[in-house]
Amino acid sequence: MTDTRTYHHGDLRRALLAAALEAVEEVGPAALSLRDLARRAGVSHAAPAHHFGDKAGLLTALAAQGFDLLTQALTEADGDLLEAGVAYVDFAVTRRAYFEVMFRPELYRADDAELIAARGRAGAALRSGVAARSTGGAPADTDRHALAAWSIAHGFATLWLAGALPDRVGDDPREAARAVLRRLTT
Amino acid sequence: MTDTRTYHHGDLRRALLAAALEAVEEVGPAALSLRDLARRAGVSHAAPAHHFGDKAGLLTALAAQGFDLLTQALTEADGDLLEAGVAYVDFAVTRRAYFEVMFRPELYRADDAELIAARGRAGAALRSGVAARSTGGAPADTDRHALAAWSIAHGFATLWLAGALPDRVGDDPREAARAVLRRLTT
DNA sequence: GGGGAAACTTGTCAGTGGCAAGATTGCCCT
DNA sequence: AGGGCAATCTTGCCACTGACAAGTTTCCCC
Repeated sequence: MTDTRTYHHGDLRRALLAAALEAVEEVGPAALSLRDLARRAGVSHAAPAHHFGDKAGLLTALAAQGFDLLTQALTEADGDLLEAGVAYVDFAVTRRAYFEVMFRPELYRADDAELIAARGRAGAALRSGVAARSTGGAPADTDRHALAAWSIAHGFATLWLAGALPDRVGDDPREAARAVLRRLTT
Repeated sequence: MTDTRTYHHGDLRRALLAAALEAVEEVGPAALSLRDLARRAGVSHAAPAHHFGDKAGLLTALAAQGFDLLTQALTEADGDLLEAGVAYVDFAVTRRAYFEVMFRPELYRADDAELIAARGRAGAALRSGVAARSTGGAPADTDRHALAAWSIAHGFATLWLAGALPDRVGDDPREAARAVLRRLTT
């Protein structure tokens, strides 16, 4: 990478997060090993603790970053509820490592301020997508509709990642998601 | 329990599965420790290996048992799609340990024959609930509807378990699920 | 350039999964 | 009845992990 042999590495925090992303995709978030990350980054086994405290700290940072990336993906599909749902599923599949950590709060510090803020932003982006579409109706109705939309997108994404869906849904998550999500939005 | 001091314990396999259920509810499926289960059952640390081979083997047995229990819960609500969805969410919440293992295939042997059979039975129960309701339409349409129903129920259950839902949904999962699922079924 | 703080290393400890080898017990067969 | 066999369970071990403590190197700012 930057290849500069600064012997403080210079960019360890970022390197560890990048290594963590790879590792999570390979073995899942639970089997992640700090020592393995250290090896991947070429530092000693105790180096990660300096930047993240412990494993939960590292996953907290990863989850927060993930929520911000999700916010970005959702806002890009703004105005179209169906496309927002597709974007949600697409995010889960293409950035699987982030997604798998984000919704496993027992692995990180769910009370971390930065994480809560990032999660809040993602929630707002999600709700704004629904509100933009539901022209009329009581706010409580919009809420329930948002919950239903979130549930169906999240459920489809989760089942897809778990490999629980039958083969006949195909191998294009976006297309398959669209067919399912249409059931709710129309 | 049976209290008989048979010095082959007599019922270790069942005792270990019961201990595993408790442990999973306390610390989650990933943090489960075979040695801890052995301690809970009052046997040596290597005893579990004899019945399940390794950790994945134990979780495979647990997942298979879980799919059968889910099948049972779904068939009890047969004929009513909405109630089947509510039963699905209820199962996830009240038998959380089973549910959390079942949909984390990286933790067990997804190619185990008994497990595949049990999962197949659950899938059939799920689809029959949808087929019973959709009076007309092409089979592919029924399939897609089943997928949508499964997704919304699974998504709601997963979000509930992850503690990701806002407080305002209340603390009764059945009632909250009904309000959300109605969005799809009507 | 000197001093202090941050970044990183080395060393250690308890806990875990898995394997191998041995001990104990139930069970079947003659 | 009892001999032997297989299943069950134990003890002992090794490699690995997360976390902590103490030491070393490097950077940065005055």
